[in-house]
Amino acid sequence: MKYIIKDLKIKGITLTPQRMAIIEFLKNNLNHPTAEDVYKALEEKYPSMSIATVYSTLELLKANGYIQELSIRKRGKACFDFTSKNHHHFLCLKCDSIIDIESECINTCPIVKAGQLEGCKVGEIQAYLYGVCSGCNKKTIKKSNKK
Amino acid sequence: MKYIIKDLKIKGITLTPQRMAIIEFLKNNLNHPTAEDVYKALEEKYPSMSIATVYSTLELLKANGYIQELSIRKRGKACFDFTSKNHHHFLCLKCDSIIDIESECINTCPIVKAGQLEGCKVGEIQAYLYGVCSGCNKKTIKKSNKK
DNA sequence: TTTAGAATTAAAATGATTTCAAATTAAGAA
DNA sequence: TTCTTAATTTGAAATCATTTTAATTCTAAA
Ligand SMILES: [Mn+2]
Ligand SMILES: [Mn+2]
Ligand SMILES: [Zn+2]
Ligand SMILES: [Zn+2]
Repeated sequence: MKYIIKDLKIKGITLTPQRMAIIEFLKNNLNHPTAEDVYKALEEKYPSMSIATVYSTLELLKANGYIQELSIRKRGKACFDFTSKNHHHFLCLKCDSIIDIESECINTCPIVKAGQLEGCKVGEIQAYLYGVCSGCNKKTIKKSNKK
Repeated sequence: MKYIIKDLKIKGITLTPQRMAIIEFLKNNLNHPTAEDVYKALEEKYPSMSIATVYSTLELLKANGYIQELSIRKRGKACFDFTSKNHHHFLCLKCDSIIDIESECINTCPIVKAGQLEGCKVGEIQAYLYGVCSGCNKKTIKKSNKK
């Protein structure tokens, strides 16, 4: 899984400094960054980097199966997940944080696998849960106590 | 469920002709229309209707729990589902059609319900599957046979 | 070292959605 | 009814994320 660099070379994909930096950042930031997050994190170290490069590199990594793109935010920005393990996501509607959920329930769902979708090829599966995280819940309780 | 009109009146929400038309359209079009779909469908009958009204009405209906907004298209438009039954969705990446999947697997998933997400309040759940629908698969087979 | 193709850049363009201020309409009071 | 006020609608402009463009720079292979 960390052989992505070697892997990309084998595939004949040019490893530019920008691409290396973006991959390195994604490796160390598994908290579902947006394209803008990546751009801002790298702009001091690589002041000339363009947001267009970030988008095109994310697209490249996605197309080659190294990252997943999540559309969990209903209208906001897309975010990215540098991980191979299959998991779900929870979005806190108060603080906008995303929490990983490890679960196989979708992949093993008998109805999805069998009954419906005959003749369909299912590739990617994303499950998004929405609500209020424990941290935000605690804050709400504190506030209501004060009143 | 069809008492939405009465329901909205009770809530004190004004029932304008535009809102009535949009609700009526959504009722009869359960194929996950986008805001633009709604707008285009109504523009001959209501030539003065603005797309801003469509968006604001969809927002109103969503906020009051009558419709669901889906972000299944990774970058494209949002689409809407006038239904109360909990179900999943499949998006064909070739023809852009959306198929309903009836399944309870997410809601009953023990890991989601128990293990993780302690202290979190989970409201909405959306599961999105991506792939190629049976119709598009057949077309692909035909093409490869011709060669 | 040369060179051709690929990648990067900054800026402009795009597309979906939201905001805005002015005009219209709904609904309750008189 | 008519008046009044607040809510809604409208069309246009603004916003925001993402993509495209064309010029420049870089990469890698000869
Ligand atoms: Mn994740
Ligand atoms: Mn549906
Ligand atoms: Zn939170
Ligand atoms: Zn299809």
